[in-house]
Amino acid sequence: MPELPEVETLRRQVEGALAGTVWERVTAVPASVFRTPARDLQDGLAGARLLRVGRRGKILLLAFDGGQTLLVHLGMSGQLLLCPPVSPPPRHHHLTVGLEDGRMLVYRDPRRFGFVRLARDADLSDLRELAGVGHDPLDGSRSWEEFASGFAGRAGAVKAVLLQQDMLAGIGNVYADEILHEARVQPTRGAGTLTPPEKKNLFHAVRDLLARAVSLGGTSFDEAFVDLFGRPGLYGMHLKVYGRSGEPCTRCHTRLKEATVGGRSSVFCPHCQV
DNA sequence: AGTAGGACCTGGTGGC
DNA sequence: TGCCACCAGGTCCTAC
Repeated sequence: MPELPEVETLRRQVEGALAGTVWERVTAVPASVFRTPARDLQDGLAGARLLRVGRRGKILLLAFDGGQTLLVHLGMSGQLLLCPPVSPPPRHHHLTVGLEDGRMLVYRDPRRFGFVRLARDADLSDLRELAGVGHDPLDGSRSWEEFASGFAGRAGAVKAVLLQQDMLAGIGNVYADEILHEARVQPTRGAGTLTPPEKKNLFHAVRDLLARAVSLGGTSFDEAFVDLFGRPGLYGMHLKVYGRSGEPCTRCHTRLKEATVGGRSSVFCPHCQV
């Protein structure tokens, strides 16, 4: 569930709150989320200083001195939490980091769809986790024509294409539905059938909607996401279709429908999305 | 080649 | 009240 806006919210917070801090007392509870053995995580991170925090799609990149980078993917239930000193670690914690000032950084992921990997900077370009990450929608250097060319030859539903991380990185099920509603395109439409004006609308909807969601700290649905300080994102109250099947469309008041597209539940307006 | 669908995992929910 | 089947999601893997 954490998608680009939620991960970007965390990136800014982690960098703002923790850049320059030394990670002491690193404890890794062995779990399937670790793609680096727990012992190697502990040995590699203990005493390291966090320099900066980047993002590729939904993956956080925590760069440390000593030439190492920690990759963190939140899957659908992952959280990074900054806890006060001497508080007990929350349930389902996998990685806990004692900081210099006594606070504790916790990575937890109840459903374990996320992953954590520690890599040498020199090896980053070879990692399979990063190989399939495409263009970042918030990077303004791309024209709508370049965006549109990515749809050429794609035979699947337009929503399935939006979810493919190798083309456009960071969009998940929630924002895909919201973007398609804003662009007035049905999720089941074949990607190759979109007209140039529709692709232009979609391009702007992707950028505008994700930027708005970032500015509100992302979306917290069923409390699946909270930020570094345990607070929910505020974009949830602006959702137009996700989680609203059967309710009236905010634009034309037609009852919203639900369908399965690309194996994912999808909500859309059968009237004003064509 | 490109697409579709299942597996992974577990908390929450709805039905009996 | 208690139990169980089922659903949600992102990504990887396998099957067409």
